[in-house]
Amino acid sequence: MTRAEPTMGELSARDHAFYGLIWAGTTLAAHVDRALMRAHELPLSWFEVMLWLNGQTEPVPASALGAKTLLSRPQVSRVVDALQARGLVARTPAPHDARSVEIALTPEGLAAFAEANATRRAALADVFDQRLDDADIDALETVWAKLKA
Amino acid sequence: MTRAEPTMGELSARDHAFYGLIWAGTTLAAHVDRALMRAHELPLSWFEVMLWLNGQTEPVPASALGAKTLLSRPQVSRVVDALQARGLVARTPAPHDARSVEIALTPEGLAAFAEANATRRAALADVFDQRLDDADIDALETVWAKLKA
DNA sequence: ACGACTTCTGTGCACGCGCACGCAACCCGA
DNA sequence: TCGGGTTGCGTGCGCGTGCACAGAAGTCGT
Repeated sequence: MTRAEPTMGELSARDHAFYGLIWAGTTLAAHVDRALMRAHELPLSWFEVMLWLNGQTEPVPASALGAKTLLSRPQVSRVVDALQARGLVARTPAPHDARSVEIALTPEGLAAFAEANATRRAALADVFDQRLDDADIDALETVWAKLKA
Repeated sequence: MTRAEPTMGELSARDHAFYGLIWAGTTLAAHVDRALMRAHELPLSWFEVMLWLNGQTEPVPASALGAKTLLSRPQVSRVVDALQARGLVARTPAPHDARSVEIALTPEGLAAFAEANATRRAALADVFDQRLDDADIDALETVWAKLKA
């Protein structure tokens, strides 16, 4: 029973947008992470690695995941360790570079990702579909594209 | 020198929006956090507490911060410890409830917040102003408002 | 007035994560 | 060929954070 209801002081529209982005991002991440954990004992960080591995036809060097993912390169190493321990990904030495390691989803990993992705879509639908229309989705995509540059 | 450039597999617009939100949120948070750390040795989590305290005229119970903030209640306790150690906030027992604690910015805390908020705005301008127009800002605000409900 | 249930706060514990570092392997100029 | 610089990967370490819990204090029914 909170007595006083704090509200942010007078802030500009840009300030609201900044805080809203961080709030929405972390809240969504937590929501999806819990859903994945409950359904498959699968942290969101593991899922993200599998997500990037999914679209690929050829194996991917670990450095590429470190660059594209939100995770740091060391963390990629540990996540791959865990996924490998569960047989979801395979580490293979790179053909012409003995220090590099190529990573690819195993068939089991591909199946696990398909299931996990389904639960992610479901968890996302709970929050997105009922509240955001196509215009909002488009706006989000364009904002993301502009920020990436 | 990454050889293979991984790209996400074919995903729907909603999937892109989901990933984009999380990416933008964490990236922005990291950017601002670094700026605050460099300039004032002030983590973003501390700043957020001060942000909520700023607009308030009356002291705020700790539970209210735990509810409104992205931090958990235990973490609020620790952050307030740190801020109190620097003399930026003051803990005072609540008038008619001995278990509750009311928190308020000290004059030093108010000044520190003003400076920190300025550097935040500057760090944000580096990323926002040059890339996003007013329509994008408005879109972000409406999306945030819809998701909060 | 007294006991059981709720509410508010702060702490032990474990986990995820990034930074700094070490090591192995490649590259390139002498 | 060989030595210095660079790149890629994995590990020790410390920090921030959330969960589960304990303790104090308020509330309400009897």
